[in-house]
Amino acid sequence: MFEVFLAYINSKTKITAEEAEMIKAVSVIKKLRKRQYLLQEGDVWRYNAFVCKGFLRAYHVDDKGHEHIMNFAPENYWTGDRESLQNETPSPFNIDAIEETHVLLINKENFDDLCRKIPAFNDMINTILQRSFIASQRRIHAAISFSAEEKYQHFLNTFPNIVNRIPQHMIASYLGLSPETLSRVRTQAVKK
Amino acid sequence: MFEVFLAYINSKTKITAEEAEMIKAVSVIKKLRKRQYLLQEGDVWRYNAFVCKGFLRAYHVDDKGHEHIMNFAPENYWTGDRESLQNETPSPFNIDAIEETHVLLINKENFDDLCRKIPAFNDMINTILQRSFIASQRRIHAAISFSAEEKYQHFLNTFPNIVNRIPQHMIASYLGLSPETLSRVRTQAVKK
DNA sequence: CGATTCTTTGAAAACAGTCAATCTGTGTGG
DNA sequence: CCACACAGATTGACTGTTTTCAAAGAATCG
Repeated sequence: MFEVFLAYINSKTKITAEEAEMIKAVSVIKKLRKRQYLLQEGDVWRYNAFVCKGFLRAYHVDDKGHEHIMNFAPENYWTGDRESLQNETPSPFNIDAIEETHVLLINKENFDDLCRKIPAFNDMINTILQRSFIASQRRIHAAISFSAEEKYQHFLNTFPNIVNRIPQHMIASYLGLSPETLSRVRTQAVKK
Repeated sequence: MFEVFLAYINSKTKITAEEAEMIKAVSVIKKLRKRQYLLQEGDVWRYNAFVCKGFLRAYHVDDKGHEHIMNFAPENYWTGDRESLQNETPSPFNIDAIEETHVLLINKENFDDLCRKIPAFNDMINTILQRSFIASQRRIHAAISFSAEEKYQHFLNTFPNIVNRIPQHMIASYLGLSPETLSRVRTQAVKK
């Protein structure tokens, strides 16, 4: 499974075989069955996590027991809770597997070490952070500007490739809609 | 006005007098009157902008003419459109002054140069990016999870110091609510 | 003071959420 | 292999929230 991560890195930047070994030395593969947790609310998140295979979701459960999905993470995506990692505070989020999943974990100390010792790796991580930020800006825009139907259309355009791997009620949760509303939005859209 | 920026940098990291000079050499101060634009929709955004004094807002105007505020930027905040800056694409956003404002601008080439030549500056910028990302995650959470009233309360908690400098209809726009709804939410909250 | 911007209020309509029931497909254990 | 359980999707009726439109009050600024 490390090869998937290596291929990802090579698609973004160039590192030496030696550097690849350094990364491999601190990488841990964790396998998750469907519905298994990677992070549970209340725990401190201590890793950087790269999804090699499968599908994860990060979400919060509110007082009423409703789930609100913060992120989806299929292969070649990162997941975790940056705030908990940074401040070493208990996370309000859960992360679990939608499909059987293989994640690559690197703990904080080792990860920061890699960033310090491998400039190309550091640059790659910063570029990813930059991109993530831009993506989150787009999502904010959608969340405050769009109607239910527009949100769904925007989601389809943004993630055309993974839509069929996600149960609809989770898409609804990601968009801040009830599952029933999303269902109705879809049937109305078909009529047009 | 450069001193404000220098004080900001010194509060985050340590740089030499020489490095401070390098930064000063590429900094341009721009003064904006109330309602004056810093960026207009359709233009490419080419700077990093630090607010020394005053108050800016970044927003999008949709087909119906409704404004949706992406960000507020008072003193010691950054503003701009990262996506436009990164990809050199026309920005869908406008940025204008809510109050008379002094912004410090550094164009992309010079800024990247500073990041390369001054490691402490580069680290500072990455830390800020990290923080911005965390803040945007929180905002996404609020946008998809909260009711109108909760959104307003959350806003008050997050920005207690600047609330009274922003017209209410702009807060509504930032939260994805109509001005009328926010007005009603407020009067109801007073009753409790 | 007059003009403009901002906020509030009211009534109606549109929109989205809730609850409950039904329908569908999938997979598991007997 | 079938029956059953279970997760997911849909539908209907209802409730509640939010928007829209229009108008009237504040507040601010030149």
